[in-house]
Amino acid sequence: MDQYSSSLVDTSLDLTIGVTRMRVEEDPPTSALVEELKRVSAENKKLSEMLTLMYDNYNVLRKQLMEYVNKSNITERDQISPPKKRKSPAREDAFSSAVIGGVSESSSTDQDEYLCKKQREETVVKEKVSRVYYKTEASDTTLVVKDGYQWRKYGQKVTRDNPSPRAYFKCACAPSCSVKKKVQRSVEDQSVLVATYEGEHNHPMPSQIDSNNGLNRYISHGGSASTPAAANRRNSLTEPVTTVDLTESKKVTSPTSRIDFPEVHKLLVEQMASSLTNDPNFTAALAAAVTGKLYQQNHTEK
DNA sequence: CGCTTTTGACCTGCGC
DNA sequence: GCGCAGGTCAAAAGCG
Repeated sequence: MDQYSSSLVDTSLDLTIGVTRMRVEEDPPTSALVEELKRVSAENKKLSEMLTLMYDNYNVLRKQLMEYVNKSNITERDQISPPKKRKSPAREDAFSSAVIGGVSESSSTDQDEYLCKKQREETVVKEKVSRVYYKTEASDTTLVVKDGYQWRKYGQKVTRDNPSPRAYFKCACAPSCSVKKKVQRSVEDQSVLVATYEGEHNHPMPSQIDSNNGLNRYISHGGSASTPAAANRRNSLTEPVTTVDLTESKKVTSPTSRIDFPEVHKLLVEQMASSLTNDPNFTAALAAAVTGKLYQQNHTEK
């Protein structure tokens, strides 16, 4: 596949050679030693296959991420927002219009006052809007999403385009936090909850343990697809939505507890560490996580 | 008893 | 200006 896959092969070869060299330098091998060698070789081969499999999955996910980033960059510049029945454009596309800097979009002097007002609103509203899909049990009728934050429900409404009620939540972790969340079941798949987050939390997550608690999670940003399947379908047309199904990783059976050779373990860790650190997206995510952790520690110490 | 959830009323913005 | 639909408020109900 690429450099990583080839290096994995090298890993297994190096280990085999190391063992063989031991065999040559020592006294005539006993049958136990030969058996040990066979066992180690077999295990080494097995580990190599596991590593290759893991890396294939990693590359698939990486490729999906790169495609998503590329599409987001393109659509943020070029996307013409589809006609929506309601809402002003400033609010409707606050995220992307903030990137564009909507001032130059209109040159009408008659509307200067109106536009200035809109722009002021825009800077206040300039909130990050993200959409997260949560796979739940079909029998689960609640609109509760365990995302690690505490939410206070302040309203529920049945909307026109979806028979399922939409629940409105405000962040209850901090009084100053104005993040809102809308949760509604997907029209096409009732087992999928669509959570729309508006704004960004100005406080650390109160519970990182409960996040992703037993839920299969789909992630997308800035789009308006209603289900992962619909997102993928629409994605090919107009919408910049990419879904990531993290349940796919469950197919990889790589119990690290079974890796009992320190060299292999070390090499595995080094391989994964180097490949991950070479990925700028991972580096950014790691930096964000570390920053958040430090921030949390500082607050608990006070 | 206090907190959370529910739910009908009200507000606001947009299209006609 | 009116009607519609989404969003918010706040009193009532529910719950531990």
